[in-house]
Amino acid sequence: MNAGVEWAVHCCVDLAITGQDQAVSAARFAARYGLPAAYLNKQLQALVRAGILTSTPGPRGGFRLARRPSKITLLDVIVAIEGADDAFQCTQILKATPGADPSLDYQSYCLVSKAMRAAELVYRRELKAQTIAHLKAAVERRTPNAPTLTRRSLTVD
Amino acid sequence: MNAGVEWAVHCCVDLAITGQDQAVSAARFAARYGLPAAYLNKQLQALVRAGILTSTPGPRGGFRLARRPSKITLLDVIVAIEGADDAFQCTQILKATPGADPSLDYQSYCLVSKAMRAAELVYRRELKAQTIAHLKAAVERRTPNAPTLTRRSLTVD
DNA sequence: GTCTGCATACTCGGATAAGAGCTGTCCGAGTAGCTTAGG
DNA sequence: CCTAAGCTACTCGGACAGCTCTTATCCGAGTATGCAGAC
Repeated sequence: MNAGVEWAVHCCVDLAITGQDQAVSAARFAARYGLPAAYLNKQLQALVRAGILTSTPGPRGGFRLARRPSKITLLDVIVAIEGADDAFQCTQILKATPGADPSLDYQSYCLVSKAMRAAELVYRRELKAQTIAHLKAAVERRTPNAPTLTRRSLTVD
Repeated sequence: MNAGVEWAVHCCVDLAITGQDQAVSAARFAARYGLPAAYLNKQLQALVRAGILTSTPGPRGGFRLARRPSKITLLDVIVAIEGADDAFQCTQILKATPGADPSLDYQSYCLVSKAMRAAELVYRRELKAQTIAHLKAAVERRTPNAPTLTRRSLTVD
């Protein structure tokens, strides 16, 4: 899995904490986490294309959440970075076997593919149940002063 | 995910069907599925190293299951091909943030990492519950003549 | 007929290239805010 | 003092290389089989 997923999730949680008043630039995030700014910017662009963030150019520009944190799931972020394709790709190798029906869609018929998809389904269900709002709340509960530190390192005033 | 995973699972199911009397060579599997023989052989080697298959060189040689099909899970096969590492790799970027505790293990402390691991856990649990024996039984139940066709294309007599 | 030695063909196994995708970098288009000159 | 034009600096956004990993291929070591010859 891309390293960008980890970065993107952390940035989303941070944006949920800093709020909508100010935008946070990729450079500021990069400084906070010690990451390559241009590459991080590339990852955040993917989130903009996916409709998770909005971007503002120019001074005092940067990124904001495009919708409420409770409406952004971990799966949304992963799909935005990695694409919507399943990890397991059924190439329908059964089609080449003797006695196979060429007109059959083995992507849904093959029992191996079915088992793999079942596993990915529960995986995605778990990720879909976890939102940025949940993560933010869990952080606030466990480390009460973390939001203050986050705002201090990402916002200007 | 590697394409070899799909190949390997199918080969294991086939070996469960053909039984332990005969070994099946990589070339025979490759012919059955229309795959590059040498590369498929490489994947099956990984299964041998993982203790899932045993290999026999020479004429009438090939691969056999190293243990009963009910003792081989889908997760075993995937780990053998892809490695045991989790898909999501926590790089502990929180360690670079102001106010972080350098002595803390953020791989287990970070809530983002925790959520991702929780999702992978249910994924692996699902794959661990599915064995080669289950797949073989499901195939026999749904397509009763499939085992005969499989034996005909993989065994010599 | 039976046994033994040998040549043969077949198998896995590891070492060696080609390609794709992730990672990282650089520069241009556009905008907000500050500066400065004029009224 | 107030206004407005221009300039500067900062932002995203997309285009351009480097590198790792997957994919693919080739050749060598080793073994069971079948054959030929001797007993």
